[in-house]
Amino acid sequence: MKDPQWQRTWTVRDFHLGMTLDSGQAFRWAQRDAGWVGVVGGRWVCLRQEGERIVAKVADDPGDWRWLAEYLGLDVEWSRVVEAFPGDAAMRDAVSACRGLRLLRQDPWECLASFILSSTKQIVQIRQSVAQLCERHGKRVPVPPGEPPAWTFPSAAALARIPEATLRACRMGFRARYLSEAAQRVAGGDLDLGQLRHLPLDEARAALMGLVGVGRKIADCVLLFSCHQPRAFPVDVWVLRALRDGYFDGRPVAMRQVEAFAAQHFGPQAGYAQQYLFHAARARAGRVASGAGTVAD
DNA sequence: AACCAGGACACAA
DNA sequence: TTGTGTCATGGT
Repeated sequence: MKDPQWQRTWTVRDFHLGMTLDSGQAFRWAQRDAGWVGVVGGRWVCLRQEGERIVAKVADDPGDWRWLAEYLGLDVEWSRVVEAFPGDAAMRDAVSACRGLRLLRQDPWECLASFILSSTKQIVQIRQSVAQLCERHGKRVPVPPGEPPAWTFPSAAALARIPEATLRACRMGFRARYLSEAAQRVAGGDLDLGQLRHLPLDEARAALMGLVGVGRKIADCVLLFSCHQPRAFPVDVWVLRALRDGYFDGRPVAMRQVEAFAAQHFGPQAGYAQQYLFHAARARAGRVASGAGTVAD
């Protein structure tokens, strides 16, 4: 039934697959009995965790699997990341609540487009909008027999050709213009997303913020989740609350003030720290489907 | 049924 | 520089 050639197992430590895939950094993973199903690098993938092992199945020749190891960040040592965190109480609480939470290394265009769609939307709704965009404008990818169909995330070139009104129909409202213009600038070579990882953080951030509809928060999401910028620190309402409660004694704080504090307090792994604070805050509020999978440690 | 969401922007003071 | 209204939509 299963071709072992198209299956691969890695041994991991401190890796919580379910929490990672469902933590609001990527929007295409669906949990099924067999595991988490998504599309990475144009391939259908099913991931599941069994203790200290992650098992991946694909529907087509996977080549050397490096594309998936890179996506999952399997080369990252969690203990090294956590060592770099400040030792304050809020940070310790977040780490113990989110053991095994990782950052993915996503495709920059998919990440940018997804977060353009994210503004003032709940994570559930972002997933729906992205799913519809892929279903209507992506390309079908091979899936194993009996599996529901799957699509690639539509390329910038593909989206640049689609009328704004057509995009708008994918539940994206006023964000359709932002997505359309970003697609045109990326497809036209005006903005080279692949180069952002080689620029200093502030320059890469400024380049992204040159896009209409991309401010500081969305820019930092893209930089952190897809451009290897570990100090990027996106501040949404959840992180704002977490910082206010954990570091400002619950007093209201301005966004500028929070950003300045974060830049000097959280160190070289600030982006990872941010993801822990974000997820812990959402978990406390009951916004996270807990119990998905187990932690390997 | 209000309320809110991994915001950004134009505009006012 | 900081504050407020607007955009659009559907889940909870």
